[in-house]
Order: sequence, then C-alpha cells, then structure tokens
Amino acid sequence: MSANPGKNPLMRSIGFGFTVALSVSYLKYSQVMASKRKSEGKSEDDKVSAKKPAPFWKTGLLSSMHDPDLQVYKDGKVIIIKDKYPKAKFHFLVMPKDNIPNLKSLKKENIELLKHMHEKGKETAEKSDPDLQFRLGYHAVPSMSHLHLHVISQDFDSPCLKNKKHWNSFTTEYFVDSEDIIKELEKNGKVIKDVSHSQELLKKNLRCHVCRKEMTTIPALKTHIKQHSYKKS
DNA sequence: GTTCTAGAAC
DNA sequence: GTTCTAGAAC
Repeated sequence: MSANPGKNPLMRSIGFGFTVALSVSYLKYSQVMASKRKSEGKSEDDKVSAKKPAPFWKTGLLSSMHDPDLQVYKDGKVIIIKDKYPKAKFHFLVMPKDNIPNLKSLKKENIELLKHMHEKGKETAEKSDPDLQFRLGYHAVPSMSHLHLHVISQDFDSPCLKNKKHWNSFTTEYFVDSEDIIKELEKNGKVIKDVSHSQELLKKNLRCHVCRKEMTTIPALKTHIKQHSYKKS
C-alpha cells in the first residue's frame, strides 16, 4: 500500500485529519499566547479580562468559619473564630455570616453590622483576658477573601509571627482601626481607603509598636517586645 | 494566607 | 558555619 496521501483516498483523509488536528492545536496555542500577552500588558482592563481564577487558599476563611474547633462565638449575624495562625496570645476573626467580600463592598446599610462585629469582638477580647490590651481592625489589603475583623492582643507573642510582612500588617497604617472604618462609612456612605502605598508599608523597617525603637531582625524584635507590658492602664 | 529553600548577611 | 530573609509556588 502506498503511503503517498496524494494517490490513496484513505491516506489523503488521514493526512487531512492530521492537518486539522495541527491547526486546532495551533489555534489553541495562539489563544493562550494572546491571553498571556494581554496579562503582561499594562492596561487594567486587559488584566481583568485575562484574570486567572483566584488561588484556592484565598477562600480558606469560608471553611475555617464553619470549623467547630475554631469557632468561639456565633449569633444570627456573625461568627467569631480563632485565627488558625495567631500572631499574638489572642487573635480572633469576626466575620459576617453574609458574604461581604471586602471593605470596598461596604454600604451605609452595613453600619449596624460593623458596629455589631466590633461589639462582639470586644466582648470576646474581654472574656479572653480583661486586663490585656487589644486592637480591633482591618487589613488595608487582606490576602483572604470574606470580610474579617481582626481582634488581636498587643503582646504579639506567637510562634506564627515570623516575618516583616506579619509585623507591619499589624503595626503600621496597614492595620486600620475598626472605629475609623465605621466613621468613614457613616460620613461617606462608603470606604475609600487609599491603598496605593500598602505594599511599601509592609516593607518598612521593623519598629517596636510601643517605644518605636528600630530593630534589625525579627528575632531581635521579638526579644525586645517582651520587655513591655501589654496590660490595660 | 503558608511552606519551602537559596543565598545573603552575619 | 549558622541565622535570617525574601521570593516562587505551573
């Protein structure tokens, strides 16, 4: 049998099928490359249209929220859990049951919810250690989806606090007090925090949150902050 | 968000 | 040689 597709009708059709397969793969390849080029471009619209699916870990709070081992409080509107990787002796997350993705999606009608989250967070802190100082606030640009209010004791004494990003996310303006968010929502009907300098905040030199002394390394900082008291005055 | 680890800093 | 940081993860 001749292998020349030109002479044999069967071989001609196989040759044709092969060509089609090649063409289809090339078409897919060019689509992928076009999408890649788009994502590397500078236009925000292009980035949005070529957006990859969110990494799976970004939704981790949804499962943590329903994990009985982490839950410390629950009512009709909110669930409070222990942070899975606490950055201090006490570190809780207050989350609305309703899916509110982030600060940007907050509206005037959420003011009462935010006040409720703050109140229940404060009660949880009080119950944990009434003499310890706490802060309640939001990260300017959180890594995890689903609105969550951090309730964190100010000792920052935890093996899970390991790097500069951890430290600066709780001790610079990257950490926005819950009360300020509520005030802004009451004043403007939305939260429009300037988030453009957030990444720089996370890279700032390490500084003690109590006496402002600059420290060169995380271990040195952790040793230093043990000298301060975190009791309420 | 964490884990892992190469190589910088000491 | 050890400690520590910082960037990739397909």
